[in-house]
This record gives sequence, structure tokens and C-alpha cells, in this order.
Amino acid sequence: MIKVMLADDQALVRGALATMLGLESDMEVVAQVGTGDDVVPTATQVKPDVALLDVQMPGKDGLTAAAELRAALPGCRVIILTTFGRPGYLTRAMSAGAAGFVVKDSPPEQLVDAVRRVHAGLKVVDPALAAESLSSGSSPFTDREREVLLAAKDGGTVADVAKVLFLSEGTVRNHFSAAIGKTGARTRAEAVRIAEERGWL
Amino acid sequence: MIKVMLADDQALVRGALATMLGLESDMEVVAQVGTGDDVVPTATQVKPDVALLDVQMPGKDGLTAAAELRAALPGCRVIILTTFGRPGYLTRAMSAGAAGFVVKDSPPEQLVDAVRRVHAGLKVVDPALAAESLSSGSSPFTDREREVLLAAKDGGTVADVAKVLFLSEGTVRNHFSAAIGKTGARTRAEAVRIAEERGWL
DNA sequence: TGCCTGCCATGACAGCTGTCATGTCGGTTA
DNA sequence: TAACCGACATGACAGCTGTCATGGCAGGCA
Repeated sequence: MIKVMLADDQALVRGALATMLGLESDMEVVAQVGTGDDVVPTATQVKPDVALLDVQMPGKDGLTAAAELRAALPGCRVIILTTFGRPGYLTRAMSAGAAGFVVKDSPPEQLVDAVRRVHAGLKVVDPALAAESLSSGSSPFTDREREVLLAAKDGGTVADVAKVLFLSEGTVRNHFSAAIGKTGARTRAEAVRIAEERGWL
Repeated sequence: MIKVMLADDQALVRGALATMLGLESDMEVVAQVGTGDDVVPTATQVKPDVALLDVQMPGKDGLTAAAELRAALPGCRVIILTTFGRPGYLTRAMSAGAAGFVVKDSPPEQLVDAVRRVHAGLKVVDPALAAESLSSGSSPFTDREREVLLAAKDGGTVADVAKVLFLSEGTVRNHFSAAIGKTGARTRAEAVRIAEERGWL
């Protein structure tokens, strides 16, 4: 039996996936959690063979949780499960030590199949997404640029960002300008949107 | 047997829900679609008793599809299923003739229960969400204000919006200003974000 | 009819934003 | 060592943005 653990913040989806995987004759759902913070504590108790982690969760996100889980339980394979096929997510998932990456658009059989393959020691990645990831490349931002964009994500003004990061307003404007250039946007709001879509934040 | 139809753009979630509902002894999933445009054509063929519609879908959104479905098949009950518990969605779902409203955060049993209740002629609404919906109230925007916000959703400049809506730039700025005041935001980017969160767009 | 209210439209003006030229600092190369 | 490069920081300037005062127009009401 493959012992599977599920982490997803949407109880309905989590429950439905658990039911579906539980029907497979060689699988057993041994734990379900709804936040990123619960992943490692629960996993160390139940010692699953495969952990399915959603990227979006309250507390730690799935990618952070994946890295910590790999450190705590090296024998446990991780599959990242996500709504959005953002190229940046795939890159970060792989560097976090994930063995698989499945988009929620995929047919159900693909998830079941992915669990088996990953358990057998293989890596599973959506081919279309892998191609997009390569063509889109990794984040072109410098550390400061990403910080500045993050601080402005909720619509804060230049003055707000400057105060939070202890920078002059001119500097903040300059970083925005660089980000706008790199994303091909025309305003910082658009730059933030594009960066978020590509998983660069 | 209650004949259920599922509409959700995420194949994995759709499949898992179908499996889960199919296990209930008194239910039968008779159709699954992945876009809003397929809802009515498929429903007229299979004539389900209950239709579960996600709000976010390619093509028509779930709320629009719900209204059309009510018109085409008055006997078919509609449950709106959504990731986000935005108050505005609930209001719009109800005025579109939906009989139920379930958030994806709910436990799985609640969905199964909702299908049965709705089939029995009852209305099903998440109580917490209903309360929030009442306190948050309906959209405070005028038609023009909503149009202007919608046109600026993807980060377009004032000049872009003005060109699309055939208005002077001054007028567009004025509508933005009103929206900023009504949402309590400080920039139009923030106003757009707030309006979207509340389901006012 | 006259008054009032709410929505829409416009332009002027102060202030914020994005761009650019410039300078510093640490790491790399000739 | 000197030259070079990239990242970070700053301030000046032109242009865009949000606010405000103003006016037209349709609907409700005494």
C-alpha cells in the first residue's frame, strides 16, 4: 500500500481527492491537513510515502512546506499540486526537492498515475508546462526589485513602500522603473500583475 | 436517483467530485463539462435534476450560465460552487435563480447534503457567508464606475480606458476618483483590487 | 412649473509617478 | 593594480494621476 498525505486548503477538494485516491486498491490516504504549517508535524507522525501539497495554503505555502518536508523526512516523496501552471512555481518546486508537479487541470487518472510513478522513484512533470517554463525562463528581477514589487502588491503607494523598506522614494521609483522595463509593462500595477502571473514573486 | 451535472474548469477537481458524489447511493453524475458555454447545451440533452456550477470557468462564468440554465430548464436546480466566498457572488447567484451556494472550503458532506436539500426544493446558503454578504452590502458603484474599473483591471492607463469607452480622460479620472472614495482605497490599482475581492465587478 | 437629487461629463491644478543622468560599492577580469 | 561590470541608491524633470469646481441632463416630487 502507498501511504498518501494530502495538503490543500479547500476542504471540499481535499475530501474529494481523498475519496478518489482511497478507491485505488494500492493506495491509502493516511492524513489530510489544511494549512502549510501542519504539513511537517503531521507527516513526521504518520510517515507517508507520498505527500500531495497544494501551493496556495494559509500559513506556509506548499513550496516552502515541500522543502522542510524533504529535510525532515528524506524518504517521503513530494508532489506539488496547483491551480495555476505558473512557470516560476515549477522551477521553485523542483529546487525545493519535489518529485512531481501536477496541475489541477489534468485529468484525474494523471494524478493517480503520478502518485505511483513518484512512489517508484520517477519524476513526474507536465510536459507542456515544462516547455513553457523553459521558454519563460526564470525571474529577471534583482532581490531589491522583487522586494519592492512584493511591498506594492496590495496597492501601496511609493511613499508606503519607501517607508517599509527604509529607502528614499526616488530609489523605490527607480526599482519600479526597472521592473516595468523587464516585464514590458507600462505601470507598476501592471508590472506587479505580470510578475505574479509568472510566479516571479 | 438524483441526476447531477458538474461544471468546473479544473478537470482534477471535477473528476474527484464526480467520484465522490457517485459513491452516494441516491446520486448519479450524468454529465461533466469544463466550460461555461457547454452548460446549457449539455443540460438540455441529459436533463439533470441538480447542476453544480463553478463561478470561474472559461467562456461564460457560472453565474451567467446559471441564469441561462434556469431559463432553458426551469425544473433543474442550480448550486453555485466557488473558491472565493465573495459576498457579491452570493447576491448575484441568488438573483440568477440559484437554489444553493457552497464554498469550496466547506466539508465534503456539506456538498452532498446541499445536493439533497436543493433537490427537495429547499434553498442552501452558507450562514457565515450570508451574514457577511448582508454586512458588506451590494455594490456602491454606478454603471459607469464599474465599467471604468473593469476596463482598467489589467493595468491599463487612463488614456487606454478613455479610448475604449469613448470618454475624455478627465471623465475617466473622475470616475476613478469616485471609486477610490467609495472603496476607501488610495490608488485606482487598490480600488480595482478591493472591488474585485468583494465581487463588485 | 419649479425645485431638488443623482449620474455623467469636462477642464484646471497640485501632487505623485516613471525616466534619466549620476555616483557609490563590491566582485571579476585583463 | 586598474578597468570593468552589475546592483543599489539618489535627485531633477517631464508627464500622468487624483481632486475639485462647474455644468448639463433626466427623473422624482410638491
